[in-house]
Amino acid sequence: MEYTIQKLAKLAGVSTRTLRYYDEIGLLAPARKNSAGYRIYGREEVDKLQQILFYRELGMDLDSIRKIISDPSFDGPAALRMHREKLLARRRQLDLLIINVESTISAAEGKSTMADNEKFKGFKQKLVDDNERQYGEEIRGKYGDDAVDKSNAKMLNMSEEKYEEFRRLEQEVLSTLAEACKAGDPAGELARKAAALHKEWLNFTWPSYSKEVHAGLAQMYVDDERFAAYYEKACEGGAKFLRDAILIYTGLDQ
Amino acid sequence: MEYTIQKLAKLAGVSTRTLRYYDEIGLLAPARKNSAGYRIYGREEVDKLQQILFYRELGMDLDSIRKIISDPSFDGPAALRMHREKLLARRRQLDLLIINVESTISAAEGKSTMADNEKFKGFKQKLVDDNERQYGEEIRGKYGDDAVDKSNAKMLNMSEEKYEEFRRLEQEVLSTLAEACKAGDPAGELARKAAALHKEWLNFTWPSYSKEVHAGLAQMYVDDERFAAYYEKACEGGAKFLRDAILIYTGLDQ
DNA sequence: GCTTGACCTTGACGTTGCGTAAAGGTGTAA
DNA sequence: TTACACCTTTACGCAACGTCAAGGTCAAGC
Repeated sequence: MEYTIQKLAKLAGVSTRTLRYYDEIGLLAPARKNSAGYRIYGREEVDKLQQILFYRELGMDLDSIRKIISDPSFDGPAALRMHREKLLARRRQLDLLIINVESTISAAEGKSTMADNEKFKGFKQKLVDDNERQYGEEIRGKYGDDAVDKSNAKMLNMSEEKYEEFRRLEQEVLSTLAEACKAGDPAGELARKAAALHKEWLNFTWPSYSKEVHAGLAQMYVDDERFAAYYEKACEGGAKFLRDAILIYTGLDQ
Repeated sequence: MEYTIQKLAKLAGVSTRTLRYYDEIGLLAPARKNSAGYRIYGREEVDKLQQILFYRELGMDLDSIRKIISDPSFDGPAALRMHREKLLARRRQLDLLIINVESTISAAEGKSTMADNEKFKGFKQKLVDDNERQYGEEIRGKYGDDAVDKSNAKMLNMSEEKYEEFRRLEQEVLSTLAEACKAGDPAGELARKAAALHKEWLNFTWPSYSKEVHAGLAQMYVDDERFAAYYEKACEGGAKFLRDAILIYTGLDQ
């Protein structure tokens, strides 16, 4: 597929001026020019423009983008994974901002007060970067969970503190499950502890605990491969082990 | 509390140049200047700067910001609620971008291919704006649900199409519930339809359906005021009605 | 009192990433 | 052939600061 400058501009949602500018600074040249000097773009340029816009979206300046994508050792897939991480970091910053604006609203309604430094949470990119350095590795590859956690935290209007507690519990469930799994007995003390922690964790999101829901959720962890994969991280057969432990814990195993 | 220019800059995460510039263009003047001409900022300026940064974060130019916050009819709380909406819109755009980058990754891994126009999903602010105009009112006040839906969609790696279907079902559950509720009989045909639709909806997020989970979820809708409020939109006592309908539907009502 | 170093001031010019004419050539459908 | 929507290059403008430069101020320690 070949595109004239306006066709590509409309496709990508940028102006023709932008494309000419990118040509001018040597960031994105057209595949060729036709007899009248019209810029003609091809498939390769479409992909390159997509890359460029990804980086631009992250706030990178065009010169840096050019250096990166023209680097012979440029690793496309790795760059994409980095994109994803950066976008997730931005998402976390946005979450902070949203929490911030909600705090400000409730402060305005007289429900609470805000310290001066709280008023700027979420604006500070530095904080976000620090966060990324701190959690970057951990977050890699578990985006789904993180997104769900975050949204859950917001759904429940959790305070940041509570959310931290929630995250901590989640990790504790995983680590206890790993130990219990190693011990091997779903009726054992460690397994009971894992199930109890999972119940506590569940109470964060579902205030109306019932054995049936708890057991149903546990079964779901086994049946659905996405959840299974999550608990598989703790140990082999983690989801099944957790289900058995919860069934025994709730007394619904007969 | 009083701040010198650098203190405030550090607090808010901006440069001193930025604060001087804001003074220069009449956007944010200090409370006073001391004998040596130093800028001194007070509590009021801190709050105003927070407002300014909110607007700036949304991409508004400084001149528009000045006009807005210096407008005598400027409604602070309303502005904050608008902030929240805009941030949520940005969040949705980010979600699109993340879906986009993930699609690109899986396309690169050869798992699927991407059409050219798909490559620019998420970049097009216009699309987002259209969406906002379309759903803006609806979204107001139900952020929690929306966030959860979005994150669920991502968790399940739903295609956009599937997600649309998911949203449509959600609305259908609500409207059918409203009708059924008006009819008044939780054992009636309409109530059965609402319960069935809810089951279908549930299957989107929880592939391993069980009567117990379904009923447990229904009970949770009643017990938890946040969910209750959501179904209350359909009709008065909507959550209770839905629970009863589901209990009858699943045969777990004895 | 004096120095040092971290603060503060007001200019003033530079930069990035385009927007926006201006002045003119091209492609094609009626 | 006459619109009319495209395309070209050139060039100036702009927002929101960054970045010197050249100097005044304040608190602490000697």
